Amino acid sequence: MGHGMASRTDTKTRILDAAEKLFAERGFSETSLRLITSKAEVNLASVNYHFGSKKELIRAVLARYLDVFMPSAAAEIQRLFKNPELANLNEIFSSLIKPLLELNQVRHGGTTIFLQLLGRGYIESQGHLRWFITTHYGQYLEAFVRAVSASAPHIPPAEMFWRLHFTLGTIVFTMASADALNEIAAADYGEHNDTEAIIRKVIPYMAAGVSVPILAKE
Amino acid sequence: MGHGMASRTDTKTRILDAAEKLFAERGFSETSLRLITSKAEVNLASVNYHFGSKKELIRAVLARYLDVFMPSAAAEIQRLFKNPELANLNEIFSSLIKPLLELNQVRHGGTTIFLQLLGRGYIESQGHLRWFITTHYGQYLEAFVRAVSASAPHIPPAEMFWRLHFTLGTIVFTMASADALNEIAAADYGEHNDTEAIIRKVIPYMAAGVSVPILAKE
DNA sequence: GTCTATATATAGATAGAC
DNA sequence: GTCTATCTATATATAGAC
Repeated sequence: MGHGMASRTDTKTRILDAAEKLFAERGFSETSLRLITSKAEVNLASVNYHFGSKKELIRAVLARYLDVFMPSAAAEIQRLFKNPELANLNEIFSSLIKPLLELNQVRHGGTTIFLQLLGRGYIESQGHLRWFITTHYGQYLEAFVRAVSASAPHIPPAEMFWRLHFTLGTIVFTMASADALNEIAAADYGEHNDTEAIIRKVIPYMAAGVSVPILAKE
Repeated sequence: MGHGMASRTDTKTRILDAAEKLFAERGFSETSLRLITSKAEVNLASVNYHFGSKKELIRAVLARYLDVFMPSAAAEIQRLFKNPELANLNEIFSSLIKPLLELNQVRHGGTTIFLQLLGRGYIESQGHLRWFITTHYGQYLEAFVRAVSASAPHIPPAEMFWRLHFTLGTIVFTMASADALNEIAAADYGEHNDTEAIIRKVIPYMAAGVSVPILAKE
């Protein structure tokens, strides 16, 4: 940006890198600016200089992932629907695997961090992150909902609304607990799953749940 | 308790009643003792006198529900398996509806509060509530896992471990977001769902996901 | 058991020198 | 842009009178 030094990462980037890791692990309110700046090895005041407030830092952290993931996911969905035969739900959900795993190339552990941040954002913040996501990325979300609805036409829109939030809860909670669950699975069953393996386990579960026929009233 | 007055609820109970509501709505760390004691109309210092610390208050709030719910749920499961024919997954999950809704008789809105607290407990606290629950109520959890496994014998134990945690995530995230989701559903679809309606929506989703056959590797 | 007053810690944010 | 020092608010927790 006009200076000749590149021996150390940008302060702004250092803050984002440290913040996203801590936010994903501990949650937003449990992570202080002091902890972030000490991990990032930058001055406390620099957060306010670069981002204005903690709230805006949180949004910046999320935006850095959403700006990569959303267009990539939308492209995959679109590519899937170029094909004349209707995609099934497993295929639609599976088409998100590539965009999700690409986040691991953007940053180490990016996939897990992103999904954890998403979960924290929906649960922890009293609506302001939900608002931020739906207003800034609403077009992508709508396209995804349309694709899912088209491949499960027997589910009415209101029911689909609930089921898609069920899937959000499923994936987000799973990733938030992934480390703990992996430890237990290794100890009890000798299994060693990476993020991709867990995602591939959860997709059939979600696809089956979303498309299950609605029961007649008893 | 040796005094003749009963014109007003026990201070300890007033604290628990106010705390559980605020914890469920806002989360643990977003709820200060000052807010709790002012809603409960008791003195700030009384929390420490009666519970020792905020952390112990949180456990007391959860225990008051778990002590009612867990034995009741276990009895329902046992009753279901007295019947010779094998129960299906929908029946097993549905057998939890009665114990859950009974919590509404214990306290107004008890079912929602309990499920929200459970969700907050698993997501927000860094493992110490998870530990509290599994060590104090582990026998009930194991009985439930055995019942589910028996009715889905085509799912190996390691896979069932993952799927039951998927269901935990599904229900827990849904309830933690229930108020926000209900608002959206009301605005967008004119739906007004109470807690029971949401529970009845989520059960087929979870049952389908848990029992879906494992796909052959592609 | 309940109160006031306060100790103690930590949070986010900012002013102003460099 | 980065630093030190500090403001202001709020948190949990406790000491000690009643």
